[in-house]
Amino acid sequence: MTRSGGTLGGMPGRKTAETAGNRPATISDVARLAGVSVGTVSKALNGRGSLRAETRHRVLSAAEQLGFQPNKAAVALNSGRTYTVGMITTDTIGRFSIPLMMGAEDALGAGEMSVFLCDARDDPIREQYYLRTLLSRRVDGIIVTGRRTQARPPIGTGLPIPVVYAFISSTDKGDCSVVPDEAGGAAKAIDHLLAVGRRRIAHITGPEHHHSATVRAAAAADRLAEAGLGLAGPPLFGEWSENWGRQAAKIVLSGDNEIDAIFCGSDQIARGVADAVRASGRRIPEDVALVGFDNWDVMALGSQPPLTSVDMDLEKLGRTAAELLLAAIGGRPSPGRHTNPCRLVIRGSTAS
Amino acid sequence: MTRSGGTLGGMPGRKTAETAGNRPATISDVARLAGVSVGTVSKALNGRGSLRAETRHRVLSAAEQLGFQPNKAAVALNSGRTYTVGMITTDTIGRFSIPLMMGAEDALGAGEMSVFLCDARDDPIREQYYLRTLLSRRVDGIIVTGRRTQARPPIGTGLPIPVVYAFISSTDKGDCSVVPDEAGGAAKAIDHLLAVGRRRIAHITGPEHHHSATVRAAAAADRLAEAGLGLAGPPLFGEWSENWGRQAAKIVLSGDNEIDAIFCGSDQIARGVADAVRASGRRIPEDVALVGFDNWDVMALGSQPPLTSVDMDLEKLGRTAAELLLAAIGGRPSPGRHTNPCRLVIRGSTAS
DNA sequence: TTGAAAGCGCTAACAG
DNA sequence: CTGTTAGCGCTTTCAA
Repeated sequence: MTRSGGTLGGMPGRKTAETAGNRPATISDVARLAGVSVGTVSKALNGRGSLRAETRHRVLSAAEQLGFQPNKAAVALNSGRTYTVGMITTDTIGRFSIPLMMGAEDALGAGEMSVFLCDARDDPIREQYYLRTLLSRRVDGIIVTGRRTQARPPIGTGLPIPVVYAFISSTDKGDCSVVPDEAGGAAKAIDHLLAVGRRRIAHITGPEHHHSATVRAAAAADRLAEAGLGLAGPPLFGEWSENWGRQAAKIVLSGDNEIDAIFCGSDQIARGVADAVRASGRRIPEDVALVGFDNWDVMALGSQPPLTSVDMDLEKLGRTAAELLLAAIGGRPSPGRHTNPCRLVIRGSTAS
Repeated sequence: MTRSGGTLGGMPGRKTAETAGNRPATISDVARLAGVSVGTVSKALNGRGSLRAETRHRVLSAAEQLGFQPNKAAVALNSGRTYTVGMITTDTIGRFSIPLMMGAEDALGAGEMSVFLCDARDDPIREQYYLRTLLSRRVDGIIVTGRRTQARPPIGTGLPIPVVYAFISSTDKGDCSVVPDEAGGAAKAIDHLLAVGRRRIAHITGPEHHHSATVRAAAAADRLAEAGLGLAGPPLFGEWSENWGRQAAKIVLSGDNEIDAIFCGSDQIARGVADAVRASGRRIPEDVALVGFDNWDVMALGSQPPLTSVDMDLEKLGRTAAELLLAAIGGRPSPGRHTNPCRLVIRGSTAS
């Protein structure tokens, strides 16, 4: 017992050497135990300066013995760096945010960065509240994500730290955004359907006011036009639901022109379409080939047959965003819009 | 220009008064501008001590003008409190962790707490790495979540800060855990099926080695026994997939005893079951009533008809965990296992 | 009512 | 090679 225990409450329990359940060891505890000064401890622990091997070793084992963990708040205070970033999901954490966050968290964790999670729930007030909090905590940078790809106003202007937008993008062209190449993904879907011999391709998708729906629909039509063809009928805009997929499929199938493929704006829609197609007595993919979008495993694999789908590679996108943020924090910003390619994952709904 | 700008790089852009894009304002900047001492600023900003109204006002407007945000690292350093908690998802962030995290984040945000996100991905090494990081950052407490309800070894012993387990629980009875009452949920499902007149009830669920599967199966059997009945055949253990649901349903339907209801261990399984039941020419719920578990919107609502399902109220569970953690941080710990009731959500698969 | 000064835990100069 | 000292930004006595 070299230290007086203080009066912080005496919970017994298992302890790591001197570090009882109460106060975490500080650098001067280590110094005292090793019989050196705090400066020496700092050098030993950070490998700075030049010390006798014996001293260094003595310090290290003292630190070990006390279970010493440097207080990051103190480090932050005089380095000006917190090794912390904020991640704001502007709309609720959901199916799209998760892989993004996981990718980002992964890349940042490797860079010794900790991540503050902020769920703004589509509320601009909450968003600004979180922004202030993060600035107050002096995070080194911020990642902004959302569930829609549509550009949004910047979360702040003239901020003292870099910001990277992931999946969503900023309306300010100078801001750094990482977005999926949805148009390219739609083109890949069409190319694939053409490659497996389909010519009468319909498109069923989400609401017309939804950015992704219009982008994907336009890209599909363009790609077909480049091939000297056109969509079999105008795109059917509706909801992002299985139910709409079922309804829309009925409409498409009852049309006079016999279609041989349907490209859907989402896997949920595609799944509804699949059910309706099968109910109509047609076979997938023999009579009607089907391509979805999102490659949402539970939908794509639960479907019968499993769905060919466009994967936006959200985890990679999150990782990229994190890397760009780290670079920007390091003084190497990459302003502007960065596009990530989509992958086409081929499964039973198009493979004959 | 009362301050020399420093040499931190002269990005122009919009600024908040003096606070150019570079160094955030400190308390002494405010003091200088207001013509008072830093101590006075501190008091004015925190409403401590007694100041002349005029002085207080002058300080406040100076702070406002500079866009001053107190540096939390400095506050943490001499208060010993960081107003920060860590949230460790032991297995990958997924369908179960999200509502938990959202609930917790919500409750904590209201308490002015920021949340560190740590995804340990089922890797004990990563888990310990994150634990050390969090301790080094001097978080005030930790929430541990996971995708399984089974008890797990404590994440650490003799930790200097409180830990609350959410959804999963700790094998140490003294640790604070918040778990859903899965058995109670299963009982509610059975009660409901009995109430709508079903007597020959089968059970299809996930792997036998999965804690939730066995708990729910046992509770269902118990409840039926209490009603003087039994399950129509032994529980069918398999996978948590639609595919297994389809297979198992075929087995159940081909049996000699005509069943009139199936209680499923998950909505995914229930959905597969629904497809197979309909394919067999039977009607839901007229011939066979169906209850799922999890109330996973996309599965329960995508099913035809929509599924009656047991909801574990994960968001509430996360919120409760956060509240218990806040209490523990405040010196009012609630050791032991806390159980949260499940709700039964009735939909078309049982409502005739 | 206000100011001066000490100190939270750590790092980085500068002496010795 | 090691110790001393001055801060980082803020709060909190204690004097004035």
